[in-house]
Amino acid sequence: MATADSYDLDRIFHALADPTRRSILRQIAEGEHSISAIARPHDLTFAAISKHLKVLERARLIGRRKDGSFQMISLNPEALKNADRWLSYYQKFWNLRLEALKDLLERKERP
Amino acid sequence: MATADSYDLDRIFHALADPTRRSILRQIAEGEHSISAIARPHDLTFAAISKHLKVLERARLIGRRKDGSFQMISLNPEALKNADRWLSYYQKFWNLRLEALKDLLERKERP
DNA sequence: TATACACTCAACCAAATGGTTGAATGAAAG
DNA sequence: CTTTCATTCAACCATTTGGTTGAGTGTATA
Repeated sequence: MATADSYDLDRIFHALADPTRRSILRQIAEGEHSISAIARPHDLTFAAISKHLKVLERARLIGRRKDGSFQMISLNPEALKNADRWLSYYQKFWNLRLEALKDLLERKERP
Repeated sequence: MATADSYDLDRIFHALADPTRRSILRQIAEGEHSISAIARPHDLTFAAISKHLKVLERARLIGRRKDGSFQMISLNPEALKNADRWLSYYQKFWNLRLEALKDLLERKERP
């Protein structure tokens, strides 16, 4: 399984840093959507949505499939896994923090 | 425990989308560093590092403490936990994918 | 007290981002 | 074959980003 290089992470995290794009991901997590179906709930022009999809595609977060005059967009969770893998390095830190906090609270209750 | 709103996630993911900033986070994960210590291994001006730190601070990924003429920067892993919490929604998707792949491979081996 | 050190601020710059409009392309339906 | 629907492209625009330089502000130290 190939690990993401720094440039991949740049594109993945950049793609996730926009609320419209995160909203699109939630939408297609439920299943394939055409581009017009994706655009419908968003108050943006078609062209704007098209650009957002390109950003998501560049980060390999989505895939496309042609179906007649439609394009069906689907989630590609592999790329998200790369973001998760990067974050996992830091999990120990927030876990330590929480444990330290827990200790502190317990010490307060029975000193 | 307060959950991150959309605007928080914008700032967190944006902060993570830059290799210099991710490198700074790795550095201070090992312990507090002064700003000059952070700057040393990076081939950038002091002012540039100062700006990156401001981006990380805005995302609440780091904290500052004054120590004489130094400023000590430390990791604040809570914010990262918010990114992780957002991603966790998608974990089921990549897990499903991997299981489907595993199934496929196993079926190949013993058809 | 003068001088070095550790930064921050302001001004500037080029490139990228996120949006728009309007024209262009390509498939499907009348 | 014309029209309509689904989408992209090109041009444009304002704002943000990531960097620079050079001056300014504290805090130590000789």
